[in-house]
Amino acid sequence: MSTIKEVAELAGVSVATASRVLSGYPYISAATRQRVLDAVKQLDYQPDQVARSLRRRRANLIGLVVSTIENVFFTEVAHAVEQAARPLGYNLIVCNTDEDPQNEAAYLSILDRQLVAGVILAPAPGDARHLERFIGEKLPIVLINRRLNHLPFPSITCDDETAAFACVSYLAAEGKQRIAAIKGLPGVSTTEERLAGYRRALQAAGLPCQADLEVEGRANLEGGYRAAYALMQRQDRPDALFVFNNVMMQGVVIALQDLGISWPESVDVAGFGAFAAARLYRPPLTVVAQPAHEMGRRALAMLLSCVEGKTAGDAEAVVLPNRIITREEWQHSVRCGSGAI
Amino acid sequence: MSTIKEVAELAGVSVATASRVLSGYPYISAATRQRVLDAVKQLDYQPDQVARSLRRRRANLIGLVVSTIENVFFTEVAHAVEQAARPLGYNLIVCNTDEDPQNEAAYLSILDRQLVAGVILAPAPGDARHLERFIGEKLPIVLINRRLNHLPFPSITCDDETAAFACVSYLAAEGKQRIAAIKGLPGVSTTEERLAGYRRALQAAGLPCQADLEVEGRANLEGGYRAAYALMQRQDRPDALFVFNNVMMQGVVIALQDLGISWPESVDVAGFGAFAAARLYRPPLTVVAQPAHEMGRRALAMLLSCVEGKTAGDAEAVVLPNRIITREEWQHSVRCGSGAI
DNA sequence: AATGGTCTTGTAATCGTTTACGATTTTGTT
DNA sequence: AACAAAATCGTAAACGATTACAAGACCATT
Repeated sequence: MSTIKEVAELAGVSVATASRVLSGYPYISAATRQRVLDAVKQLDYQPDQVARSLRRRRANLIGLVVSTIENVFFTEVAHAVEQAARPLGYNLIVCNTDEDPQNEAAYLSILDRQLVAGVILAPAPGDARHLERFIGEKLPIVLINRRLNHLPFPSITCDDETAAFACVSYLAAEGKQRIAAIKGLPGVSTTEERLAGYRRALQAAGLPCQADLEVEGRANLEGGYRAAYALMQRQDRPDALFVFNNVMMQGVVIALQDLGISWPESVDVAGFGAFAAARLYRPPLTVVAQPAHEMGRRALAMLLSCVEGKTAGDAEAVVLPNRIITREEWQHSVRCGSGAI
Repeated sequence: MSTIKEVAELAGVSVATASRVLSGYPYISAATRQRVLDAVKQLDYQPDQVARSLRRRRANLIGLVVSTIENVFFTEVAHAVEQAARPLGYNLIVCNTDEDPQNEAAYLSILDRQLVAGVILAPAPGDARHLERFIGEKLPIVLINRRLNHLPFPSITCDDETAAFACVSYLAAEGKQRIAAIKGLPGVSTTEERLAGYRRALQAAGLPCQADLEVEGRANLEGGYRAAYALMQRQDRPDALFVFNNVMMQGVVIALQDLGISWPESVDVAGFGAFAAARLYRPPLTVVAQPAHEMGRRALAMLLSCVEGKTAGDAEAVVLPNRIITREEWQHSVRCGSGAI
């Protein structure tokens, strides 16, 4: 691994001049520039990113802090961010908080010290005070998927209220009367919005909001499984389930399969789900598929505009529409055969 | 963000002494040590990792280069590596090559320049010559999931030959006669081993190996879908499918659902699959679940022993057993209810 | 006292890069 | 020809940490 000093020696110039050629400084004679570039090629020189970071006080790294790395939604976000970042010369550090604000605080301070250019953050629930020190600071943060109510970070989210309204309205239009909600983690904006959409849809359909039909599931496979299992064992069991989260959705479906309960007749299910997994549900279910790739791309673009200081820092909040695939649309795609994938 | 210089000034010592206190150098008087530690606490000093990396020529970073970030197998590996690395003070950079050796070469050289302590690599298929320059070099590399035949890197893989043999033997024991193979990417060790196990099982069962029953699927959902769809449209269609990859497995199941073909009667399916998704298949299927978490942990341990120079570099190749869950075991777990998750 | 060893601490070089500052040369204008 | 402005390039100081080397203090042994 050769250094800029060797390049400078080979080209017969000072390291300063060599550095200037590489960084596109204009006042360099054509002959000098050529000699430096030749030396670079001959030595296969590539700048040391660590030394550059030390001097510039900034690295070509983007941090992506997710709350659950095994959730396919965040994997898709990571993929999208990485694909968009690579051609721009940025690399990605993915960190996983497991929904724990303490891990989140630790990771952010590590990333800050590691001098990443910026962070895309899916915040953990609960106490977010540790984020206050980053407001308006040199480390830009863009929130993804979840918003934080009182902290003015830019954010990319989805219109989950509308999507939840549409899902629950679909269930109501099917004649379902007792539509239960299997809620996500309390204390995060997505859960609150989905809950608001659920309640608004019930009201619009003239159905009562019943507290006993709202249950909280831990946002993992087992949480969805247990919540659905318990709900369906009740005497006065619901005739529809609205599920807040793609991982829980799988658990719910497995629970119904285990219980031998068929849908949509005995009970219908709708909710947030991962597109690929939703293809497996038979009969199909109405699901909300979040535009993970687009969210990732938009978050990166927003972050880089902060990094390059183009924005006035007015904490833009972008809200994207969700994609809703109803059972009927799934069935149509099945009829079309292999083109559906 | 305070520096060691400020700590030294506040404590009334030189930066060298302050640094020595922090790095556990023994010959420091108790009084001096205490003053430095007090200053550290008072200023909330945390060392600058970039400067430390520059000087030490090594960072507290591990690179994980995966071939498909959206494959849940690699997500689980990433989770395991990260969980194991965090308490040891290492962080993880995840990069995604999309099965392209050129991307792989680019990322490795970036990581090398970024001064990661080591890399865990799931190599892309095809030309691996760009890896030769890392053999025995200062950047340790541990392979995961796939081996490279002629390059002596340490590796963590699974006994896929045995697992494939077991799966196909299961299908044969059910009386299936025309067992097709939906193969993975050519040119990777996993595909070759799974193919060898498939063929050995056919021979052991007294069945012929037929070239027209071995088809190649691109290792994604659509690849599995198309391969199964095409196979099942043949006049002389197979009565069983052995699938090489968890993502293709989902595509296969979706294709059978779309075609209205029931299993295990009309056709039975077995193969490599993700544990969580496999819970959704009804009726259940016999699947091989790779021990992704253990593989990640072992790979990290192996990598760190290289980093810390404890191993003589004799390129250990660890082969772990796979976990095979037969249809009967799934059905038993269903009978046990919610305990199954 | 003189010698030698062990503690304790500071000075300064170093990692590879960027960049402020200044010196020198070239070009343009009157 | 004189002068200003622009172009070109080198010197050296950063960035924040680690560490080789050396020097002084302290102690024990002769």
